[in-house]
Amino acid sequence: MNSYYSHNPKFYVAVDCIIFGFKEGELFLLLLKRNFEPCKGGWSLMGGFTQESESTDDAAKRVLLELTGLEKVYMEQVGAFSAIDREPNERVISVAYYALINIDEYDRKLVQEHNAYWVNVNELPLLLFDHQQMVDKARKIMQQKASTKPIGFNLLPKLFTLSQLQSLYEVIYGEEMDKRNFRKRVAEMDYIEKTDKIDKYSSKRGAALYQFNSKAYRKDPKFKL
Amino acid sequence: MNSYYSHNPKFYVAVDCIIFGFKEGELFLLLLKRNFEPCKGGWSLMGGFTQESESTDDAAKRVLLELTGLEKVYMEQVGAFSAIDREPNERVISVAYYALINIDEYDRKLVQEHNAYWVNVNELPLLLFDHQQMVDKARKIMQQKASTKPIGFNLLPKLFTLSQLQSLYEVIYGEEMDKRNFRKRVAEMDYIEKTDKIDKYSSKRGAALYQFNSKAYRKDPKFKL
DNA sequence: TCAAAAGTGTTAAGTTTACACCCATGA
DNA sequence: TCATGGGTGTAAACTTAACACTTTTGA
Repeated sequence: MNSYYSHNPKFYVAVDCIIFGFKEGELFLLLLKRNFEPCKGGWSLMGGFTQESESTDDAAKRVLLELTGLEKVYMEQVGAFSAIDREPNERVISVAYYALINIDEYDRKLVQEHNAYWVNVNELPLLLFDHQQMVDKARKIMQQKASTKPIGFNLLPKLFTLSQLQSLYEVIYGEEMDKRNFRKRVAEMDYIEKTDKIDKYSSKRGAALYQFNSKAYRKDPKFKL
Repeated sequence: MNSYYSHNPKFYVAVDCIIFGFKEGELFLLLLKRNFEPCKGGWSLMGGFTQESESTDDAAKRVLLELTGLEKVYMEQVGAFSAIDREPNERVISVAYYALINIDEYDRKLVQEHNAYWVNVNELPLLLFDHQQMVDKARKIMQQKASTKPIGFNLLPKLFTLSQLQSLYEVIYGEEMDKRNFRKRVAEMDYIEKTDKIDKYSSKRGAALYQFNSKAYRKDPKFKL
C-alpha cells in the first residue's frame, strides 16, 4: 500500500441512470418502484455500484443493459453527486448518466423483473435521495445538447415522420414550434433523408418517413433545431 | 455493515482543480510542477483527496484554498474521470472542477510553496494522467457558460475597462471581435456599470472603468456576449 | 508631433418569426 | 362528406456583421 494514498478514505461509487424514452408526443423516464432495500417502496432511478474492473462509464452501461437489455445506447455523464448525507445509511458518491433509448426496443421482461415503469417526465413521483436533482440536471444538459447535436434521433425509431420529430423537440424544449419553420430547418439538413416509405398509422393521408444518415451528418456536421 | 453495500468495492475519490486566471489579454492555468510523488517532476493540476467529512464540492474548495488562499471563488464541476488506469499506482476516481479567479489576488507564498506556476492555456506542457482531458472539457464548459452567464467577471478585477472585458472574451472564444459591436452589446446590459474612475495604465488617454453589479443583474438576468 | 489605445453610428445582409390554406384518405 | 393530420411559401421584424474616423495624451 502506497502511503501517499493510504491515509485517505475510500468510498462506494455508484452510478445512476436517467433513461429517457419518447412516445406519442411525450417524454418518459424509466423509474424503479423499488422492491428492495434501502427505501423499498420508493421511486428511484436505476443504479448500481462501480466495480474494480470498470470505469463509471462502463458501470452505467452495465446498469442500463441490466435493466433494458440494450447495448450501444447514447449515454452522457451528468455529473458527480456527493453530498455527505445523500443516502441515509451509507456514504455513497454517485455519478449520474442520462441515456436516450428507442422506447420500442427495450426488453420488457427485464423491466418487469426490476419493477420499473415508464413515467411521464412532467408527472414524476417524489424521487428518493437526490434523484430529482439528477433528473433536473440531466434534462438541462440533454436539452442543451439536443439543440446543437443530433442526439434526438436516439429517441425515435429508425424511420420517423416530421411530425414525430417536431413533437419530440417540442417536448424537449417545453414549447410549441411552427410547423412550416420547423420543416424549413429540417429541409436544410441533408442528412435528414426522406425515404420512399409512408407511415399510415398516424394519419389517414399517410406521412413520409425520414431517416437520420449519420455518415452524411459527419461530412457536414451542422445541426440546429 | 449493511450487506447491500458491503460486497461492493470502495475507491479513493480525488478532486482536481482547473484554475483559470486572466492577465494582459491571455488566459492562464495555475499548474503544479510536482515536487512530490507520484510522478514527481511532471506537470499536473492541483488535486487532493475527498475526506469523509466533505462533498467533492467541499474538497475542491478546500484544495483551491490550500493553493491560493482564496475562498468564495466561482467553481463549477467538470465531471468525474474514472478510467481504471488513469493513475499509474492506485485506482483513483477523480472529480474535476474549474475555478475562475482574479489573478491579482491569490496568495503568492502558498503558490510558491506548492511549486505552482501560471501557464498560458495555449502553451501548456504535457500534463500527467488524464489532466489534459480535464482541461479540455473544462474549457469547453467554461466557454459555453461564459457566453450565457456573467461568470467572466470573476476573472477580472472589480474595476475593469471595456478593452479588458473584450480581450477576455476574445481569448475565451479564441476569436477576435468587433469593438463597436462588442460595446453596443455591453451598453445594453445595464448591470455593467460605468464608474467615474479612469484607468491610466493601459493607455495615455485613459479608459473608463466599469463594474459588474450583480444585484442589478439578478433583477434582469439576461446575458449574451 | 506622433504613436497608441479609447471612443463612437450607420447600413446591408442574414436570420427568425408570423401566418393560412389546400391535400389525401379512411371512417 | 367530413374530420384528421400532412404538406407547402412569403413578407415583415429583428438581429448580426461589416466598416473608419476622431479624440486624448504621454513620451
